[in-house]
Amino acid sequence: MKVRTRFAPSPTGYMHIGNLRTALYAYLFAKHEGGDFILRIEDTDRARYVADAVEFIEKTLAAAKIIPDEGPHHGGNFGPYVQSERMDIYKKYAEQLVEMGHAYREETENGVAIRQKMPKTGETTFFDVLHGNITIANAELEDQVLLKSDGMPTYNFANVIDDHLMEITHIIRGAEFITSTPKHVLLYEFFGWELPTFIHLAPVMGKAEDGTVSKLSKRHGATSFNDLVEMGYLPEVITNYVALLGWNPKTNQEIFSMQELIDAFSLDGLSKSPAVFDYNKLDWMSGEYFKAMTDEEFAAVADKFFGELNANLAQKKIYLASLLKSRVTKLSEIPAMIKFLMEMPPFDAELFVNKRNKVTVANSIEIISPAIKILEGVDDWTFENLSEKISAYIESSGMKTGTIMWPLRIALSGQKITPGGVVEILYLLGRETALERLTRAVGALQNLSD
RNA sequence: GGCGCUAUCGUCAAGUGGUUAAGACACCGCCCUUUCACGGCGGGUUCGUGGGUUCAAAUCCCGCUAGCGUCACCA
Repeated sequence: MKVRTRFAPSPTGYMHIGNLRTALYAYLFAKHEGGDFILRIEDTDRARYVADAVEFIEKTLAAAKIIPDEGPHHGGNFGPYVQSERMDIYKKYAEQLVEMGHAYREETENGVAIRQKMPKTGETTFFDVLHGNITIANAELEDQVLLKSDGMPTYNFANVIDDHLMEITHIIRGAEFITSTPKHVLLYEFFGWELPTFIHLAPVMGKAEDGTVSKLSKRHGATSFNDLVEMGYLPEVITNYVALLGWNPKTNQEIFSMQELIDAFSLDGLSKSPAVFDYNKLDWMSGEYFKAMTDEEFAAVADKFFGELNANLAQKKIYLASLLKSRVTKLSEIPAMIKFLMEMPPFDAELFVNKRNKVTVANSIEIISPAIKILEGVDDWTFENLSEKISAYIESSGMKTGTIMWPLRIALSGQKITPGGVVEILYLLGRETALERLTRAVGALQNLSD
């Protein structure tokens, strides 16, 4: 039988990382098995409906490269794929249950609801791939509502009807559904339907500043796929990282393309215990992706984080990208990293003083001044020429490289840390700006010592 | 509270009766170095707890504890 899995979100306009992971695993499993992945919208709660949420979900899945074979806008022979468009189907089955004596009508002030009649004794057992057999006493089960008084089905009813009708073979969903699964199983039994295979995933947790761990939520920072994209993590990094949060390939490989994930995915690599979302590891992985990119590729994804570049920098984008790509863990760090190129930070004499490199305010002047003379002689402002002149200067000065470079970097950038060394910054700034900054620094230092 | 699920370094985790208990991130130290980064080397009382079973337990069983989930006309 062909494997068919589904992702069945409610249209809330928000794609939580945990939901994304559930969708990913359902997709990976289906694709690994050569099966189908179905997107179904569970919009039976009219109070929670969010406009355009379906499009939002579809866009998010597309960005994550999780591509449904069937869905509201993906075609398929088992539609409609939106539950609010299937009301007559649920009504039919609910009434069938009433006739069979497994459900009953209930009059309320808002109308008529239909409730499932639970056995009072005995227990219900179902098999879960991760957890094995799970048994719950029927006495724990309430007579749950199947059809609400507004005619809409509840989740517990609709998902059973749809999973059966859509021929879903493997139900991959969050562990929060474990205790309601016996109700579903009873429904399958009432109808005489074959049971699908259940796989209940452990939740994704977040760690708060006080060290406590709880289900990933807003207080842990970004919690949705889209938040992370906005922070400058590549969609493929997010899926790669999330795939490994609760699943392991049994090898030491950590960087996976979507195709590699599909090839490697297996249910027995899934963890039963909750996993804590770790930004450190995400950052590391993100950096690995950037380092693996060409300068051009990095420049393309980084482009919108460059902001308004002046004419000089705009033509050096690729070069700038080459310096940045090995130092960035998420693209949103870029503006702060390159700001000094556009605008010199306020003068701070303290920065010139560096014990390790034996640099003081006084010798800074003596180091920078000759450099200005030398650089003024460079007409063809290329990286090679600049590198050659600076090297020659260091050699003739008899001083250590660090001693020369330190004050130059501070004078050029106003900061201790820069993307790239002095020569790189010299080149990026361009002749005019570089000389102007050096000259101005010497002036400021002299004022200080006078 | 009842019921259910879970429990290996700070985090992700391998491990399925006999291992020096992998690997990765993070952290710390050292080296390299033109800062940062990169790279290299090294480091850390890790199997929640108490009982069993066994020649032998991180691995199997039971209790306890803790965390999480669930008890809706939400999904």
